[in-house]
Amino acid sequence: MKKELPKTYEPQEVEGRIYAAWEQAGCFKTVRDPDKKPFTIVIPPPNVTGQLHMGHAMDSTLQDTLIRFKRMQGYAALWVPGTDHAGIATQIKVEEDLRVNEGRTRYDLGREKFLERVWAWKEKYGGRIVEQQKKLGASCDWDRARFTMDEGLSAAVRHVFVSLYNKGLIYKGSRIVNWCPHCTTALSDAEVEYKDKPGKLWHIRYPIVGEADKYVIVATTRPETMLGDSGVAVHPEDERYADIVGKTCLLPLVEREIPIVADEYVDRAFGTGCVKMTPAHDPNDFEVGLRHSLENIRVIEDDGTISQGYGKYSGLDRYEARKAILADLEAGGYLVKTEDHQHNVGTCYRCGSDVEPLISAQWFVKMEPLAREALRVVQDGELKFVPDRFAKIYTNWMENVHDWCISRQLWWGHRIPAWTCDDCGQMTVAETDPTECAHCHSKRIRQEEDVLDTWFSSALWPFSTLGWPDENSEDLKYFYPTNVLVTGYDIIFFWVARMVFSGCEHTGRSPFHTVLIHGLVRDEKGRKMSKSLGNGIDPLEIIDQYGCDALRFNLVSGNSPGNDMRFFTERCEAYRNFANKIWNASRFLMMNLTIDRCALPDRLELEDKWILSRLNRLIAEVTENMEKYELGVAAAKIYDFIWDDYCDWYIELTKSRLQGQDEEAKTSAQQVLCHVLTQVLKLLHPFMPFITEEVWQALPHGAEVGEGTFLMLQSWPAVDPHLDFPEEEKSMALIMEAIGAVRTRRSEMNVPPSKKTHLTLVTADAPIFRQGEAHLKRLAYADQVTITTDAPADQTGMVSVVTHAAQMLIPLAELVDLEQEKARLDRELAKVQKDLDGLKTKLGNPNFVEKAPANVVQAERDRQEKLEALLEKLTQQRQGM
RNA sequence: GGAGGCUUAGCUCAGCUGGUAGAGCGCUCGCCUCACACGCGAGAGGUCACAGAUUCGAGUUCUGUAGUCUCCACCA
Repeated sequence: MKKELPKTYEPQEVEGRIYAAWEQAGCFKTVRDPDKKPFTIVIPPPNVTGQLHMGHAMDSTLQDTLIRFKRMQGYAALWVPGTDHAGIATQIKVEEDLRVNEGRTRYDLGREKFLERVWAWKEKYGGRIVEQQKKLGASCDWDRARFTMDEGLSAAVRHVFVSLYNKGLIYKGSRIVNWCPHCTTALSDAEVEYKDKPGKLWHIRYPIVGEADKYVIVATTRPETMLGDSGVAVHPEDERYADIVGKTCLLPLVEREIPIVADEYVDRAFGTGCVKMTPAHDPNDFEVGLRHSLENIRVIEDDGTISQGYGKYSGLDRYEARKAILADLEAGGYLVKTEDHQHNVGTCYRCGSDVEPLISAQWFVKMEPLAREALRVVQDGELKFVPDRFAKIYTNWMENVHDWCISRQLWWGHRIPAWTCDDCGQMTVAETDPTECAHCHSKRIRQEEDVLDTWFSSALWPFSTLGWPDENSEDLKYFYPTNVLVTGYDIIFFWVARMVFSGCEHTGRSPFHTVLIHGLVRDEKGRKMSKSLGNGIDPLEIIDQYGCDALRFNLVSGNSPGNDMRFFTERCEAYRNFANKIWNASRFLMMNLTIDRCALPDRLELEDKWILSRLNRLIAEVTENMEKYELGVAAAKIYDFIWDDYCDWYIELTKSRLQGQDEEAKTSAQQVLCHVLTQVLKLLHPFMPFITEEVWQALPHGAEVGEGTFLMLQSWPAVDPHLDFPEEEKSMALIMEAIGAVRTRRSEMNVPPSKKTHLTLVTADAPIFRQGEAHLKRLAYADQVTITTDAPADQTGMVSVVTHAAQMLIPLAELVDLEQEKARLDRELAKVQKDLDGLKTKLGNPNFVEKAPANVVQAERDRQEKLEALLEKLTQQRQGM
């Protein structure tokens, strides 16, 4: 049974082998089992051609940790993987590739050829991210991997579109939308990022018609839009302008007569109190325009250039046109004043270009009816956010949501299933491609050119991946609704909110009951990791260097739900060391192992009961933390137990038995060591799947575990009520305290461990300390231990160390400076006295004794007793000097 | 303008339902002790941003202040 293992754990050698073994054995397959409860997580599908970054690594690690935990708990734990077609992002990449390598645009190829290119691109890069997820140890059921443009998922999209259209919840209309001139597509509100940019506020004079030398001055940040002005607005109660309301003014350069209207939208205090109205290029102006029947004059084209019909400005880019117009206004004497002005500009979340609001015919989802149910499920507690505060953010958004613009002027995506009839002009919307108009049966029908917003399909992800809309899908019946959704707070609006109202609307239920929100992974300076900054840390490189387990542990520990974390590579080093620690602990066990079955012995020693009792508590606490999604807390507890309790103490405590002559004691030590390690490996497995599996495979198991099985399929440890030993824990604490006191004293005197001394221990609890005699000998560096209830009369040549339960004498007095020793004792006495005084005051307070819980009061009394005992011993010692 | 987070040891952060402040890294001292120097033992270092309130008792609850970050809305 003895095995030779390398001194240092080599994750690079282990991880690939273990993952392959899991895969080969079918460990990732999740089957519907009527005897089990399902537990389902759907992965936030990464962009199909994307690369794994640290954000994915954290997201995936959290999900994998949960799913492994639940799997071990006996659930049919399903983690559905997959990828998103990522409309704009992917199309931009392929277009860029086309431009760089062939100098062509998508229009050169045409829609059909271009889409062939995108599919080819997807085939080429689509598998990359899946392979990278496997490197993270992800235990997804890969056979169920889905892609948002799969046949089934596309059918779900069509079904939803038709259903919402028929309910009147999808409509097409000319509205002012956010337009990206670079991507040449409409964007939803969520896709616009507002950024503060320095700008100018230009004051421009508009002459009033028919009144020589009279004029209004308007203030604008966007002078180029004046070409599309169709009015000027003032506040109805603004006395300065009361006389000109109803008159018209002459738009400079364009020479168009436009009305002056009064509208409450205008803020009298801002600028001059006069606002130029450009309904076709400003959402607020659009609203005012509706109220006053102002003309919508579109002057900026889809590509951001000025429309035809505006002379020399036509064809110019909007910012070039701005310069030209300002120059002409100045020359014409219309420009009154230029001020600096901090301006909040909407930008495209994909390419960063300034968004151009413009009127355009687009498709929308009517949100108000859908939002109602999405709000209710949160209010009624059917959907919970962890942490709770994100429910407010969600609710606030949902309450103020505008209609969702779902059409995109792209080619890559789900094409809108709507056909316009050339004859009757009516719309046919259908799940299967129609051959004729549903209204007049004309064959002359044309499909919409636009595709749907990427998020339209991801909104269906939790149920479309499980077979919906086929209501008879067994997977759907068994695994839906899913349990937890794990994602970053940055896509609550894009994705989570839309999944919720979609789930409610189409399946009648919230698609999950819990949303676990995590933060962003930032660099060590707290900056967002990004390509443009070049500060991204590649998770794969970290895995190569420190191992996947170390990376995973770094990502889940030391951070709490919803909060951003900074990524420090050094912490991976720390957790690599932790993996190595586990490796060496088990290596130690292997080297000492003579048993071939792991079961607890009948007779347990004091230290055995101590570690088993502590293990019991660890199991209880970790399980509770995991259930409450406190993964970081759970991880820290396991780390502390393994390193401090198991390695630093328990292994050391068993050494005298392992190396002794008593065969029974030797065997029982092995059994307990093995049992505890096995249990704790299970607790750690969800966090560090590879090393735990590797070590577990090498350990002997109980009879119930057959060959060819895996740790990842073992059951989660349960608390064993027979293994609670509070008395033994207390006894061990006394012994450990004594050991610590001796060590501290020796360390202060610079006595090396190699110098063994005779240790005399004086105590009223001699029976307890006798049980720990071997431990005292080994760990307090004694060559001989004498335990007695009576202090020796002659203590010359002795250094005395006291704890509240014992006095220890070590013959090292020659190393001690008596005066220093006195001073040290005085300091210690003062400290103990102070603590005791504080405690006496507290216990002397009748309010405390009466109102505090009994156990708290008792704990303080115990503490007082201990301190008094300690004080007495210290005082005696001081007096003897 | 509105909402929220953060402010705890030199650095980065944990700290659940209130009951004597913790980790990792860093630092100091001593050790290559037969699992591990990716290690062992010992230690230094916090009036838990500030001011009030509740309580027998507050890092932990409430109110306010300051600094900082983020999200939402958006005034041309």
